[in-house]
Amino acid sequence: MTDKVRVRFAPSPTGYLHLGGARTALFNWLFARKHGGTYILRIEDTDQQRSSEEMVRGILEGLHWMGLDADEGPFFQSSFDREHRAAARRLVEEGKAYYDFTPKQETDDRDVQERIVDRARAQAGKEKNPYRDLPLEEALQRIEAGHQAAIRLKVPEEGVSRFEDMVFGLQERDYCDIEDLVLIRSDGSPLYNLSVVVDDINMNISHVIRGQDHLTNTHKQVLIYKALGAEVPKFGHLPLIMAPGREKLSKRKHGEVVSVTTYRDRGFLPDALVNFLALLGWSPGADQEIMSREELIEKFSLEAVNKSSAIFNYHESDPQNWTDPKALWFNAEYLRQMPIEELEPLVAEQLKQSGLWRDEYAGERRNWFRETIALLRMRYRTLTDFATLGQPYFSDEFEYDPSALKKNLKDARLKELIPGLARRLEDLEDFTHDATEAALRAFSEEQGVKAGLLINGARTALTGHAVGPGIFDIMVMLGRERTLERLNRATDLIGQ
RNA sequence: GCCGCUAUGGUGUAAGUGGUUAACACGCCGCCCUCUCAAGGCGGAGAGUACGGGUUCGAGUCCCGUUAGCGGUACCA
Repeated sequence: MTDKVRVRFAPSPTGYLHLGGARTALFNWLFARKHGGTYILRIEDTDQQRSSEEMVRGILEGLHWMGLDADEGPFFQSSFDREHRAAARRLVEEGKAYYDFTPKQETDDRDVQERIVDRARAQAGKEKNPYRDLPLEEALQRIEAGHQAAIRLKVPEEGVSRFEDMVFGLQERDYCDIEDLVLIRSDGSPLYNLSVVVDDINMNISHVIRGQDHLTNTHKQVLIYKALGAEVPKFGHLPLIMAPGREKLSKRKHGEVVSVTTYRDRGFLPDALVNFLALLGWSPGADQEIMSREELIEKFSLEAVNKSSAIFNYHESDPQNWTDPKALWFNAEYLRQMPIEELEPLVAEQLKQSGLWRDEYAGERRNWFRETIALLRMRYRTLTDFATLGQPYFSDEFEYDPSALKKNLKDARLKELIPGLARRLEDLEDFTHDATEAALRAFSEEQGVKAGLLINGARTALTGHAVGPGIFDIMVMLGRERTLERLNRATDLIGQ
């Protein structure tokens, strides 16, 4: 018995780490940090059929990327198999559980839900299990004789189960609504409810923070704790995260948009995702939304977690908003506000991945590299934008956006004006923001055209885009040589 | 079917123990800035708090019912 906070995140490796799991991990982590406790990772791999090592790796990777590495673990539930069986055996010996010789029901191919409903209807009269009161000696004889039996917990026949949930408050459930649950299958393998409880006891878990999908089954687990004579931990259940339309957010149906690794691969900053996730189902109660980890830790409390499920609002049909717009906003905000020195290596990594990196960006052109990042980040939302939208700034090879050409380089006058502008720029003494601006404006005045015609034309000629940073910033950034080269190169594109 | 949980604008959330025209953020629209796009500034539309009953001088806030969604109900986790 300790006062020390010990929490755990216990994913089952039957799929990748999804946003719901990530948030559960995050809340456990925040709670542990807040109370100076320990955050443990336990992989619940008892379903050997559906679990895979690859999934374990994915989960570990995702958690690491989010900065949620465990203080202890990862432990693997399957390695505690002996403890689980021993616990069940003890309960049988103490008369708190019993052998059930009822033959295992054939698993038919009907939908699980259907089967459950049918079974419930059939049991409406609910006689109690005939083996519940079979004397232990007799049961053991049968086992000896080679009969197979599952082990079920004896649930009290009357009364109500109660526990105080830190999020949902007082929970009550009649014992008569809980059937004697199976602890050990007739093949000897332990079942989930038993395994978690035994593990949580052995790991000295003080607070169980997990998804709301476990809320009603918690009564069963409390029963197991008590039967085992262990102290019951505190529980805090988290509202579920739903897909638009209030349907369950599932890996199967919603695909990669719910996978944490997708966010890493598509250029999210871990802190931004963490900040977004923290506010899904929790609020510090004030207006502040952008919060560092330290602030999150300081302000976090389970009691402030709300009870209704949150909708993760992504739009499948809109590639611009492939995930929740607010998540993208958070990311853009972090991109803009973070210290440039921290952003620099991340952008470098992006460029390396897409073959745009040059060693000089870390050497003689380091200042240039930083300034360029500073210029671009104001209008980007993800790290990957630096390698896609940013290509013209880091490489001489880039594509001209057809609609940009049409919009900014269709005026035939530009055929003369752009090369003319190039000549003016060539003659400049200093190739600075102000000097290039003065030159361009003087030139446009002389030619009797609006500066905007030259400016927008130049932007498309220089970057292939219709939108982007201020034109004189672009020129200075590219430098005189490349500016002239690109302006001249673009003349062929004018007209059409 | 049975048991349980939840219900504030499109989305995420606020609104200590019931007390003024329900607040903030994202998104959307408009204006300003301006060479475009962002960023920034300003403004706007959008909920009368799922619905119906109560209790109360007064309810988003308490009670009951209904509905909907979700969860559980399995020798799944």
